[in-house]
Amino acid sequence: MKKRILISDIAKALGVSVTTVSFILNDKAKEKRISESLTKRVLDYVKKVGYKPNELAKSLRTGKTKIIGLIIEDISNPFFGNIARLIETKVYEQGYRIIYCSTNNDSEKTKELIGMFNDRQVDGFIITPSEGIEETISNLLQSNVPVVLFDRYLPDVETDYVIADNFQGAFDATVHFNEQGYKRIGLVSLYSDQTQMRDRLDGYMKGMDQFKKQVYIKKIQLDASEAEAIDDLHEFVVDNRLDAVLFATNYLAITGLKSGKKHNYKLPALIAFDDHTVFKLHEPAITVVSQPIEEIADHIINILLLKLQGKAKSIKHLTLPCELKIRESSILKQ
Amino acid sequence: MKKRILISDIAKALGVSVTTVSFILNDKAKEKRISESLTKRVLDYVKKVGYKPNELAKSLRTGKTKIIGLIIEDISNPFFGNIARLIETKVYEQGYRIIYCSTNNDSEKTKELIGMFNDRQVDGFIITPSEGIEETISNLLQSNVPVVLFDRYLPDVETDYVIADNFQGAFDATVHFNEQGYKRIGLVSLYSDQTQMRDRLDGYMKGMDQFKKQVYIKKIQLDASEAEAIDDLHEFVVDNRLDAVLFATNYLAITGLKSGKKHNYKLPALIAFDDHTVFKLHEPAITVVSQPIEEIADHIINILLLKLQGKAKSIKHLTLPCELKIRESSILKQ
DNA sequence: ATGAAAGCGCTAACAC
DNA sequence: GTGTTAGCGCTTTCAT
Repeated sequence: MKKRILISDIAKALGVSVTTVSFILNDKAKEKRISESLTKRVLDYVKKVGYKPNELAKSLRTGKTKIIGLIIEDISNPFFGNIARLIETKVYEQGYRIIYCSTNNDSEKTKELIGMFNDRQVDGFIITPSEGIEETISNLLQSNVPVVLFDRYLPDVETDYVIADNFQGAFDATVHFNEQGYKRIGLVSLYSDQTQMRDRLDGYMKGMDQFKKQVYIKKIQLDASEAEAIDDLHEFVVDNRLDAVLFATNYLAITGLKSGKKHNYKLPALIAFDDHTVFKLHEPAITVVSQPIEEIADHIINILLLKLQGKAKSIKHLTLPCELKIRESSILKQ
Repeated sequence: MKKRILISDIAKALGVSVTTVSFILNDKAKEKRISESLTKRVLDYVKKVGYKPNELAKSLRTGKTKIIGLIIEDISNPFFGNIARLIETKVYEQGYRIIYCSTNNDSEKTKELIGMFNDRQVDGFIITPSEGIEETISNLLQSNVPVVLFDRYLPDVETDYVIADNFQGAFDATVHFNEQGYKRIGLVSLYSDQTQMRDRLDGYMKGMDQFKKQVYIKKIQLDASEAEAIDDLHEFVVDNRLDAVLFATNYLAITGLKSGKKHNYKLPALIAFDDHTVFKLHEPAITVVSQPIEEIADHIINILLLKLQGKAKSIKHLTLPCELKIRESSILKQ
């Protein structure tokens, strides 16, 4: 059981005061005009004995933890996983650390997680908001805690957010289907009023309207079992004799693929929102509406860091363009 | 800017001392024989004003953070992601929280993360050790910090671990290939001395020896680019005219599938270690050696909780059986 | 049964 | 330039 070395131990050993050591350790040696020789002596000693400050005590004193709470829908979804990874590395360079948790889009769990992170005094939040947490977020903002939302936003809460242009993404996909000559084009989405879902729906509608086509829309319950969803999708495609389907999320599309496999029917042309390994490997490879993950992560961090430094002048609403990555699944075979 | 309410505010408002409030809040009312009426009065008031203790101060005082550090190879790999999720929920019920980070099997990063978590005073660690961190782990153990390793272990460090029976898993897969009548069965693994890789290799060897078959082994560099690996695998399969391949990890198998797609050659029969959505959806569906994820998570937590409570009597080495989930990719077509 | 006060390890205002 | 010390919010010993 190695005993942890304290700042007072260092002060004692070197015959100086804790203040001096503290100043030196916090890069205030210059500012406080502490002699270079002493500075060096302290730093050398610190390195030699491997002193590590107690971050808890530091945080308690300064009120800053240098930790950012990342609250996302589902860490095992590669879309979120990748953004989390990017955020983690970028923020690391700035001396911040990330703690993250998945909400599974459950608003109770989200509220609880926000509360828990707040208890742990995180310096700021990055959140994919689930529905019904407007008040929780407002409280955060009132307490002056920096918050950046992403992937979706809360129309009734005035806060910064970074999202993809979901409307345009869905619109482009729908137009692409139409241009390929598909006749009966459906959309699979969720029973959810979240903005990203609403915008994707709107984009699809607009695209269909433009070609004066009838829309076919299937919404899945957020809490439906996968087995149910698989059967529902089969029915949706077959009953409506669809020749093309746009899926509003990557996991819906995966469910669609499973449905094809289970019920052994010929899948229509497909486009999915958000890329996934499965889509690249699938035979045929699946066309996707891909969000600019790296840019999203960059913007989230930039905004948050500004807020953490108190330098944010105004509230930022960023909408970044999506890219339609055309692969085999949406090309009409003659 | 809502002001945070403190324990002293409560004491003042109710005309009692902070000690009393603290006792009540920490479920010591009975023990300290505080009157039921007062207890109730305090609890009601606490609820009314929504008091939340400052966890930092608490931790500083008690030396316990109720946080467990989970350090795993790659959070975006569903095998690890799922275990993380299970551990998170199970530990949550016990009042512990998890903070996690990915090492990407980089030993420097692992060491740094362990150090960082230690600075933040996590109460215990759950780690998939990368190579070369024996000393770091030993230091942890010397400082009496509870540590449980999983997925692999460090032969030179005497600590608890929970792993799958990798030898048996690989052996069963190899036997299955042989029984199906495959002639030229290869193994794709990594240049890594980690125990799980070594055991899978041994299991394959043993299985091949039993049938007196020649082994074909391809090892990929840990840091090889995916593009290189794709080409290497193509070469390996084609040059050796393999009709069956066992992949030592799920991502190696995915690379194998990509290789088939890129080079457009007929894939041999396949078995992968650790399941993945891709494998279920693939045409043909891919046979896997599946680890008992839930049991692994359970055992990790049980051991860790015992250690956290100081009740661990002895060091536990647990090896749980793998299951061969036979799907289409390993069935010999006549 | 309840309260006063020390102290966890650190930072920083203030004193010299 | 450097040291003394209060205090961040909490738990817990000791006293009453």
